[in-house]
Amino acid sequence: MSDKVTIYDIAKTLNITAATVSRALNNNPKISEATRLLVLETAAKMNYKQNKLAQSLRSGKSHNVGVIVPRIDSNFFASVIRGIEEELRPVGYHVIITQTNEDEVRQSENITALLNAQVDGILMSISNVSEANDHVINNVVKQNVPLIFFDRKKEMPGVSSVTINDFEAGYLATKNLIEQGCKRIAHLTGDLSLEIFINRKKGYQKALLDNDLVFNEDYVLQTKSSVDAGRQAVQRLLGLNTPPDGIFSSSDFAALGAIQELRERGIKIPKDVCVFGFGNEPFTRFMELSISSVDQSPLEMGRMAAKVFLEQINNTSKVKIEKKVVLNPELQIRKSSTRI
Amino acid sequence: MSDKVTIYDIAKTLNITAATVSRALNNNPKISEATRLLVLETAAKMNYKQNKLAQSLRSGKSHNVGVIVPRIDSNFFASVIRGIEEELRPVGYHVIITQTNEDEVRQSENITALLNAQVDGILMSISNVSEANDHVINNVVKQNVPLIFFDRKKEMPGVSSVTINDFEAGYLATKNLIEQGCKRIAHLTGDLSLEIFINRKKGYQKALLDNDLVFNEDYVLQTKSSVDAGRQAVQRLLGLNTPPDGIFSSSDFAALGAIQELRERGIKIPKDVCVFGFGNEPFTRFMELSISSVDQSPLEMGRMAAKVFLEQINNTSKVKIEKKVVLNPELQIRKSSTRI
DNA sequence: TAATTTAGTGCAATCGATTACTCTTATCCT
DNA sequence: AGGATAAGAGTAATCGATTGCACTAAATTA
Repeated sequence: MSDKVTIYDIAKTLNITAATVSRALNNNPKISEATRLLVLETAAKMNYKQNKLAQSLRSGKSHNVGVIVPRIDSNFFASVIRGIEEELRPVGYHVIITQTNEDEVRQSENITALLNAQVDGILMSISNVSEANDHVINNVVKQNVPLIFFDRKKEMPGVSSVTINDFEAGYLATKNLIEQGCKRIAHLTGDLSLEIFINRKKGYQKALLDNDLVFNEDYVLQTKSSVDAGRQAVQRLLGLNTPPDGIFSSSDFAALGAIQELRERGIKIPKDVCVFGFGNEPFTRFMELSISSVDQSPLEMGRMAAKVFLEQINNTSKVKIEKKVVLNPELQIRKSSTRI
Repeated sequence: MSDKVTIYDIAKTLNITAATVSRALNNNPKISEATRLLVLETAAKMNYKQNKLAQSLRSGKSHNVGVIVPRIDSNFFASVIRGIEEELRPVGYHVIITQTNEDEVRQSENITALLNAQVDGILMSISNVSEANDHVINNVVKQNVPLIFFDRKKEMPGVSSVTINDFEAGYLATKNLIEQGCKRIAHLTGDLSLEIFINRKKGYQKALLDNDLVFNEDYVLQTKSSVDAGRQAVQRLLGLNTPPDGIFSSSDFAALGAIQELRERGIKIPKDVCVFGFGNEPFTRFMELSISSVDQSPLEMGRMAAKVFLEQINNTSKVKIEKKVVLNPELQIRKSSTRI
């Protein structure tokens, strides 16, 4: 009695065919009301559960989407996923999550595995841009599986994306530091093969330019998104002849490390050095010396990505939709960059 | 050329049958080496992708597991999920995540949807214990779908679980406060229909008892896991005739709120009041006044839950495994509870 | 009343992969 | 050389749900 009940079992019980049962369960108008009710009742009585796998095989739709992120245990990605799940669950989609750990091999494997699993779409934040990956990603497009990038994207024909305006974010954060009187602003950047970091840096540079500040290559350090990396970056910056008086970090964790290192050396924040982070991690708000940061509205980003996916799915025309949604970053200006 | 290639297509190309192709792809020894290689080569050339749905339908194994959590955008749950994914990906399982938002209706819906999707197992942290839910959860067991609780469990026959020793955690945290000289220790608890909160509270009580401190009902406040709730709790505690000199909170967020409220009122931490949190959220470590907290090793918990699931799956004997894994909590003693 | 429509079901193929069973050949042994 | 065995491949059923087409009987129309 525990073993799976199928429409055939119901059919046998009622002495009708599975076709009729299927139609009844799907409210097909060709079925008499009496039969329909009888089937529904019997199905409930027998504890019938629809086998989605069979349905998926037949329809070619798995009602699953794959999500690929570098890692899920980061506030940003977890929030994006939350947004995706909340948007897709009500319309009957399940969310499969996979992590790459920034490893391009795992990224390829994940994509392939998701395609094999017949997901109806892939939402991903790219980890790595390499030839091998390009090939696999192109496979997705070739197989007509909707692909949506969020946050970390890659310019590709036929692929939609949801990002924030990283250029603007970099520009505004830097401008904020300038307005606080910073003249020598350093920038902790990330993996420059990724558009987000390129754009944040460009915004930073443009803000300097617009305010007649010189751009100094020595002030730009490639830094991992970790507290330690932030500390090390500051160590290097303090070794320069003219150390910076402002830091725009493209990672909150690096910003935190920077702050810790600066304070340990007796440098006052924001008096001597102002710091601006990126990502609006929860701790930036919680610190006694709260850290200014750029909010990327991850929840909204996830929701948007899901919506774009649904649009693609429901797009009946032959013309492929290629939508580029750009969300506005929001500055959270806090103590670490507020001198007045 | 973009459309799905099946084994029938390969078969037609090579003028053999699909059965042979299938055997060749599965390294069935009954196939000649020559044919095998030919098939493999052709499959690669035609960009063949195995349709897991079809395979799943036939085998009755979806190679998907469902994970149900209250919400994914919490460091704890995200880390658990990370652990689950890392353990299951290498063995070919996909992880479907769903959230309940602590809503019992959504919880039931999610369970049902996952069962319909034919998941091979469900790993969940229970949100709510009610009659309706009991019924649905029992369904899982009845259908012989391995069910593993993590963190928030419910005692049920035939169901495995991975938790930390919450009693011990509550005991040790409270003991730490006592050792720091606290005599009047308050406890911010959670939803007392959940075992975790009951056990933490019991540990707290036992520690008081063992150290000849009186248990005062007024010192126990049911508090949501949020900064605001923590603040409110402190407001109420300070209204008592003899306010506490120590707080053991079963939530880091509430602990943070408590600290903020106390400090705003000029109460010194840890001098006047010591505070101990629960969960080891990242910010507890990052604060200048770092917050003592109980670490639940979420990554390990996720890994363990996944391992227990795999054991169940691979258990060929008819005897059901019912495994209760209890991890040891680890105190992270920090400034908020260190007077010396 | 005869012809035609319609409501309600059944039949059987399909989605793609797997596998127990059957059937050819080729090889082996005495 | 004749029969036994094995190697390699084909046939067809199966997993569960869906759906175009066919069919029957009742209802409608002329």
